[in-house]
Amino acid sequence: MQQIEQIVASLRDEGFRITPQRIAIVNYLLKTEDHPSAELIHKVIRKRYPMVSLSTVYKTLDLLKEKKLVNEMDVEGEARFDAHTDEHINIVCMNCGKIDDIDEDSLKEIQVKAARKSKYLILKSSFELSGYCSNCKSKFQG
Amino acid sequence: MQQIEQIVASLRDEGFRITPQRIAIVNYLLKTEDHPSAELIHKVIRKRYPMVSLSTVYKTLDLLKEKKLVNEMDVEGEARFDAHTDEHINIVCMNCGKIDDIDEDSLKEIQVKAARKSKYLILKSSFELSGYCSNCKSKFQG
DNA sequence: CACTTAATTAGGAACCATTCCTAATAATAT
DNA sequence: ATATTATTAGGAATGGTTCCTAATTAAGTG
Repeated sequence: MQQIEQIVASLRDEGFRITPQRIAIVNYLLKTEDHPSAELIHKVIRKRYPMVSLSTVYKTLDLLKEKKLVNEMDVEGEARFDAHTDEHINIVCMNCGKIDDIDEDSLKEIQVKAARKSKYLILKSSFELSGYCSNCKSKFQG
Repeated sequence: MQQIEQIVASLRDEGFRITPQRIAIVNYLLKTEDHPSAELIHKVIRKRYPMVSLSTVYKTLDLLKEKKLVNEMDVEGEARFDAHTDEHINIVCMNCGKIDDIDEDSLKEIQVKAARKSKYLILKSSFELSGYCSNCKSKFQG
């Protein structure tokens, strides 16, 4: 997990401006256990900074994605964001929408194997499972 | 790989009507090596059946997804469909858009491990890599 | 500190894949 | 052949995301 200071410093080093909007968004992403959508990020940030626009949230997320400081995943046509950028599995509850992270060492190996077999230069990976979480699954098993 | 006759029979058994639109869409998905979008499917089907509507394509795809006869994946906010429903890795070229399938036995194991760790009941999985294919990667390596 | 300038932002319009709606059509059972 | 009811065509509506532009402001300079 990166620290806010490191991220700010590296952005500044690359010539990006450090704005309160950017700091607020990065801070929220670093602290939350959720995998929030752009809209949720916007809603949360607005409580403290009511002037922040949704388009700024999207722009900031684009920047952070490009710098590999956040991952983007897709849940039912909506993008969700995660500052946990190590390779891991995202597991989504199809009932309550919760998303858990699962660390799994073998993902790296699989990626290497896939690169070899396919001859692709691999730049991004996404491992996603979905189903019902322990709380919800009882409702669907009688 | 399923045969069209099996699919038609199983749909009929479950009380679904067999329409030319459904046959055409299933046939195309079974034959193509591509991972077409709904719009591409629509375009292709229309060459032979000009009356088929895009909403019918979407509805048929929903049905096929529900029956686990096709998989859906997401590429840059657009759904792509694949009649290859065994567990496999999809690898997407970020330059030319090509998608290759890679078989990888260990995916099953990973899924079992993830289910155990997370206590989720897992119903769907998606393993996606992206980067540049062998044709395109030279352009991005100087 | 005041000034400059160019990146960033707010706000809203535009976009576009997908879903929704409804009257017309056609697959199937009788 | 007829009746029933699932399915379809076509287009409108939806909603997440992107785009556009004038206003703002971070950061460099003297």
